[in-house]
Amino acid sequence: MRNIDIAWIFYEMADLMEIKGDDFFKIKAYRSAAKTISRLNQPVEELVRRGVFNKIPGIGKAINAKTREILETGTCRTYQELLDQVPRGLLEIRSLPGIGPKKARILHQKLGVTSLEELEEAAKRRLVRKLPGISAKTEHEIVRNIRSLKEGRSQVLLGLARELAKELVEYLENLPEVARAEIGGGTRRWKETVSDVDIVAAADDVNGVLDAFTAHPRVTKVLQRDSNRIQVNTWWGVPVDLTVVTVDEFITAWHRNTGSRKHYQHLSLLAEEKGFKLSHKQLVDAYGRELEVQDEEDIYRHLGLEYIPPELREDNGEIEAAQTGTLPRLVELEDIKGDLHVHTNWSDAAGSLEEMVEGARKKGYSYMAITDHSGSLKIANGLDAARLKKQVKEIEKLNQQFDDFTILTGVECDILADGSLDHEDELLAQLDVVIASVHSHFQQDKETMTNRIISAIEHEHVDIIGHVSGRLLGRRGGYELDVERVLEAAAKYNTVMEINSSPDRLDLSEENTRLAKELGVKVVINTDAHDLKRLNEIEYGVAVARRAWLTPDDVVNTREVEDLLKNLK
DNA sequence: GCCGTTTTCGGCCCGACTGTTTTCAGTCG
Repeated sequence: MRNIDIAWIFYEMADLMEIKGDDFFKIKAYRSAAKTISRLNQPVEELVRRGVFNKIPGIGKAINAKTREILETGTCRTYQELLDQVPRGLLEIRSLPGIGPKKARILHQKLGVTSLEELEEAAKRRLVRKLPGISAKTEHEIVRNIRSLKEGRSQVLLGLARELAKELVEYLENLPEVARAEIGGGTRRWKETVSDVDIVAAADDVNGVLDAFTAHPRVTKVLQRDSNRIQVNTWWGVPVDLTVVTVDEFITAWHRNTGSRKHYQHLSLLAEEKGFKLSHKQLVDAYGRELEVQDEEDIYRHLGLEYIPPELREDNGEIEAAQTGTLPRLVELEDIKGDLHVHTNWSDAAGSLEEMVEGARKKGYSYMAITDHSGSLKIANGLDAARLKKQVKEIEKLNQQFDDFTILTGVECDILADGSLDHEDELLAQLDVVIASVHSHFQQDKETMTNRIISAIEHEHVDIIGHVSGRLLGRRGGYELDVERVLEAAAKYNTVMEINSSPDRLDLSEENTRLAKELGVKVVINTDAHDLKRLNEIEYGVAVARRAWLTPDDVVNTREVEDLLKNLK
């Protein structure tokens, strides 16, 4: 059991107990334990073995015992009992906007619905509006939300897709009959969401590999099996598509599998114009000779092109640029010198100041900004002026320990409803990095929200605008916002726009990042990490930047600290 | 459920909005 699997069970138990109507604080205890477990750096199994697991704050007798039970049996009795009492479908109903635990329970008790389908049916028969606290208007909303949920359900977030893909590829690589296995498709191109996970493997014994693959514990169902390809369903409902080819065909097959379809079609056309023929099996020249393909670079080289990295393969002009040798030198993970958006346990994160700094140093960064929440964000234990000043002092002290690393002082300051900031100007002026973000009043109209954010952009001490659209992928779209006006203002006032790397945000989106570059806006790639592990999510933000054709010069945190500070206000 | 050199019981939990309401419960970030 991985930590995330254990945490998942506790999260689900909390959700089930909530619908059941259990004690608020008990539910809270389960959620906090789940959160703690998901943020641990070491496997729970090892911590249990060393006898230190139950010493972790928030892990008491009961959760410790259940964790041990889960480690041994893969589940626990209380969890199974909860599942017997509360139909799992209610969790989906509960996830509809405006439906909380109480309404989910009433819907179940009064109408007997146990799934989204049954609820939709009941709503169509106008039974839902008869319930207390639910009007005809809400009933319509329910139907609308169920429909949009069903449409969105087919999309998988990149973070989940990559995690699953990496695990499966590693499994395949360890099979003796597999010579090579790689992630393909949109997951390899780092698309923000994908319809499935594509994997390509090279092996002679195709059937042996397909059999072994179906035996993997993450595989829940075989959807379709052909001679060299299998489609399965896995945990969390993510479909996976595995293609097995011979070693000789691997590169051409992997290249085609990676796509995108439009990129590949364009390349094939280009090949035809030269009299070549590109297929998933080989590349043949005008004389019918098979050209040597050792890696993907060879394919592009034979076609007279610069190598095109997977992130650019969308037929957005990359082939034309590769023909003329004008592809940009894309920003890379190694270019990033520091993270400018990091939280600590001073507000709502898991790690201490020292731990986060150590994590950043281990990543090879030369600086990091500590940017905890500001006071009005009560739920995140935001820092008021006094605590922020105290933190600044602490950082100054800690900074003296290092001569090769700089901790920058900072804040993620709330942009209040009227566009003003949550700290006094005088205090903001003393900080190295001021990020301004929206965390409240999401329902303002487009004009108000746009002006609100522009007020922050114009502010003399605001260096960066955090996660500008406010979207949470798969959960909520952003608020109403005129992004173009916002970016124009950012260009004018020299305010940097953040690419928030969190896989459920990716905000700036790829599209908005492109627009930012067009308008001459500088960008920073940040993690917004709330624990050590999530410092690694920087790769997702780098991927967004790459897909938007950004070079190191477009990204301020590719610079050394002195140069960086010159580029901030 | 977790926590505790003031407590082994009684705290833990914030503020705003929204919709359905005649005074507020439920939801959300």
